Amino acid sequence: MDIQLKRGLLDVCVLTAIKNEDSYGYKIIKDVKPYTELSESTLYTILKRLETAGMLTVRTVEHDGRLRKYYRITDEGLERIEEFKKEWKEVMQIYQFVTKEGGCND
Amino acid sequence: MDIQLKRGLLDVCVLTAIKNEDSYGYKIIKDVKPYTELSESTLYTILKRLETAGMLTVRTVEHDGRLRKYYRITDEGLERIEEFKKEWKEVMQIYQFVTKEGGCND
DNA sequence: AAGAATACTTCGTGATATGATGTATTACAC
DNA sequence: GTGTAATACATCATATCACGAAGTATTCTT
Repeated sequence: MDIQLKRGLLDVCVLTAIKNEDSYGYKIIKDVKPYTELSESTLYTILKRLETAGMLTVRTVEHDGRLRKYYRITDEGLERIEEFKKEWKEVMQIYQFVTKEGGCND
Repeated sequence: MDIQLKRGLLDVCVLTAIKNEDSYGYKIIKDVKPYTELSESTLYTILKRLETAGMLTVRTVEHDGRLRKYYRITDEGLERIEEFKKEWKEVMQIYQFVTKEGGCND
């Protein structure tokens, strides 16, 4: 998919992936894969950004001798998803502008 | 609207505004305004980019002593709009992932 | 023993929306 | 007739962000 089109989608996508159950990097990538490709470098950048923004919290857990960082969504994170849904109406209006026949001369 | 969400929408928005009738900067801004805010600096950046990409052509016309640059869409530009429509299916899948209840544990 | 899978990190790069600022003309209100 | 808004386009610096590349380290599979 076009990179620009993904922007604004990825953040909420990641938040959705941890919404109902705490999750960690590798699992998030796999959960999101059916919907959109998400590289590790991209994901960890996003996770860091969301953490800084207070939309999720992190805790480190040892699992089979390996460290895993589990991410949990916060109230701000849930709110972010709701904001996204509200903004989607505007997005759909743009989409309809683009897809309707006639363009601007009507 | 969230800036990130607009990315990937603006280019096709501008192309749509000139799709059925050649147009110029100021008019494009007014035509697109009902759907999304678009500043001059942003628009002229986009127009330059689309021109470089061969998606539109420019011609300068004198109008009341002032110069106007009229933009006309090319076949590549029309194709760009079609590509956008195709990609929209993926966007909607992401949207449904975000809005469906249940998150990842199902 | 070797390679794939798991798991996270860091760095540099390119694309891009936007505010600020500038230039220049025309239309209009007072 | 003067000032202000509207028309019209241009440029620059900045901040945000997705991504590939490369790295570290462990476990599982064959």
